[in-house]
Amino acid sequence: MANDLNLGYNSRRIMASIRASGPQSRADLARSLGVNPATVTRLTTSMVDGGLLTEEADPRRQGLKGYPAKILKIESTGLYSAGVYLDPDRIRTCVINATGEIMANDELALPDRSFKSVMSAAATSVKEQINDLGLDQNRVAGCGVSYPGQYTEDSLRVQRIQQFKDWPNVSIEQDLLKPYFGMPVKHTNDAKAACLAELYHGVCTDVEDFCYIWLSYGIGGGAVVGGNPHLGRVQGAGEWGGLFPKSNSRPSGQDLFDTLKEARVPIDKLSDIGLEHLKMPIVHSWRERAAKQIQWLCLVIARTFDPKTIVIGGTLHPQILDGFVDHMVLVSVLGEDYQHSLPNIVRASRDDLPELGAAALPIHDVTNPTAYAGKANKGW
Amino acid sequence: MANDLNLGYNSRRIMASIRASGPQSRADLARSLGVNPATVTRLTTSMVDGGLLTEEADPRRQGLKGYPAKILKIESTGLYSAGVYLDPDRIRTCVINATGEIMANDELALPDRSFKSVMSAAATSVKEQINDLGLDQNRVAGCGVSYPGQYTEDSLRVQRIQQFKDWPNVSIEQDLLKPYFGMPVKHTNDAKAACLAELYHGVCTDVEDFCYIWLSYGIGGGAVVGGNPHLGRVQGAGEWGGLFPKSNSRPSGQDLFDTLKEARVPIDKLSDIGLEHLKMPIVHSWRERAAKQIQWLCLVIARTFDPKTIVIGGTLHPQILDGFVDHMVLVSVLGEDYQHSLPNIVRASRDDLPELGAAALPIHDVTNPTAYAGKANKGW
DNA sequence: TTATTATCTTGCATTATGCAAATTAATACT
DNA sequence: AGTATTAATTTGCATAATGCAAGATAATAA
Repeated sequence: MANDLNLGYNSRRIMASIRASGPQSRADLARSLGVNPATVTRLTTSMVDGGLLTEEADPRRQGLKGYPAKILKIESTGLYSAGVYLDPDRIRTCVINATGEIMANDELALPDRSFKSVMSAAATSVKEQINDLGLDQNRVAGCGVSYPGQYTEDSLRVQRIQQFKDWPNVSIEQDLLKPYFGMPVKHTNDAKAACLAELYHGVCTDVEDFCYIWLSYGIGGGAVVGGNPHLGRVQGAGEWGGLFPKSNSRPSGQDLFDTLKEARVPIDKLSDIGLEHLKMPIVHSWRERAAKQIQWLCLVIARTFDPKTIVIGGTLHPQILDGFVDHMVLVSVLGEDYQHSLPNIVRASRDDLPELGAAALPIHDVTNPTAYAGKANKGW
Repeated sequence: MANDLNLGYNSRRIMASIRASGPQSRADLARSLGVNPATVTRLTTSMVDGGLLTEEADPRRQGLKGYPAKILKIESTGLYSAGVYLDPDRIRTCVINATGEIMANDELALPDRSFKSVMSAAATSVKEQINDLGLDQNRVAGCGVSYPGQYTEDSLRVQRIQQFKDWPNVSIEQDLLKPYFGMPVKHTNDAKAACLAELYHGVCTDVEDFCYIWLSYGIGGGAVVGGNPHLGRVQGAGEWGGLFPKSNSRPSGQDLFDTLKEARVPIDKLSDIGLEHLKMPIVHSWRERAAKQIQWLCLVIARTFDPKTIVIGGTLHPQILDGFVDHMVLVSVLGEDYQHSLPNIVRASRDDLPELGAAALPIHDVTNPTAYAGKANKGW
């Protein structure tokens, strides 16, 4: 249960700095974090001994004077985490290592829709993988669970997702999940999990402030402020979908699906959409219209969060998502009064695997400085 | 220059807790901050000795068993700060104490529009007030400067404000202001200053996440995330004005002003609008339309930041601002897909005095935990 | 071979904190 | 009135994280 692993504030800052800026020498860390080199030495030797970091020669410092720096990088085997994604009609699980590589994964059919069955199945799968990999349970930070869905206001329960229909007492405030998994469990929706995956293992590892636009059947998303997921009052931050009333056409997968259905195109689910559909005029015009809506959303995001980067991802066909990004780069202006250059608008590093983001949740908890619950000194 | 005042992390947490939750006993502080009572004792005696806090009997604990708690409150004379507001055609300055009371203020005509003249005049006024009040310079946290305007992207200079036209080299990254004031200087625009004033001395002292809608000639605003102003990539966070293209009608003072002008109502500036104008049909319909636009903006804010509170303030006529809040309470729904109760939508505590918010900037710097630059320990 | 340089490490002092016991000042009970 | 109970606060002592300064190390430069 990773109980041994209790990183102090500055150790977490070291982890975050290496994750964000890449492998660094102790001297670099001391300079960038503003702490004494001696402190970095002590903390990092601890972390190297603990298996969280490894040391290697610095290739960049060839031919320079002075003691050759040894650079520190994150040791992939130092920490593991499990992730569960409750897809609308199956369960996907995985185990990742500290560098975000997927060590094992699995896909299960839903046994039935009860909380108990779903969680038991997921937990069994996860425990099996941990066992098969022969992992020390102490190295497993925990398990993250993600699902498509938003939150109700009343005691912040999950709403609008099939599996959760009969979960009337699953308040996110209580911890009903831990008993199933026997390790710390965190959960969030698919969009916010995907967002976290980009922060930890994707295109935003070095970005303090970014927003994620998640396009699946619905429209979701998330925001990272100061290196931390910003959730909001009712976990509704970054739920951009609400900006496109459902009664109108909107840039969502469901909307595209409905459009195709109306044109009598024989598809059953979003993933049925293939290259042959993308060429159809009806899809073409849908994409053009949706791209303009995404452009407008980017303007809204720029005017509210003013992030450094906006990431576009989801389970829509990759070429459609690519097209949205291309459109943004092409228009090169967000709106008539927007005087700045565009924020960095990029494609997500991966569109599937919300379980990867789920797995990042426990790692965030044990390695992120802002998640540190301890105390501080110095400064009088 | 308040160089002595270097509060540690937990001392800052104590300041923040008292500011947010009001006067508290040491035991309460220990419980809510999760630190040992002994630690609170030591830190607070230090702070009481240093004049930052005072102790008094707790009236609420009458009749209860046990050692009677002494409650700690912020000592108004413990800390001072200066604020400057560069109104489009005058300079307003003030000195506030630790509880946000205005100890002195002044209003100057602009000598001329050069950077040097404006800053010299402002600094002289501020220094004079500090002198006249007989304040110990060590108790003055610094000086904050605010102004109506946004930022350019190129090296983050100030744009779109008369006084700044000839300030081509005033990058906010450099510190060109300190020499004039002889103390730490911070600056920001009027909207974000007003936002900070609400956090420190207004209606959001106990709100971690809120957004501010500032309605003056233009539309500005700000966002506080986790008790900290969120600025964004180009200081553009919360610049809602960009969501209402200037070519269309928009809920800004300039728009109302133009509307009245077009109807040949003889006014020269925003503050000329009085009760007699509010009754006019043309103003009535403007208000109705603008209220709907504000409602939409609140939906956008709810879907992006999902804050606990949205504050509406500015230099528009108070009754117009009141009307916007009333409208929101009345409609009791933000948009068709918004399933939650409204965030708390409230009027700003004061609409004038962006110099008050400016003055809060240096106080934030020396008392806020998140602004603490020191190191941390504990936790292995 | 020696000087220079930058990184890293070690010994020692300092500081912030936690823990546990002691102190204090109130009410409750007999 | 006197004792017990209670909760806040304080004090003594141990511990943990850090900074500082001096030293060790391993490279290049002269």
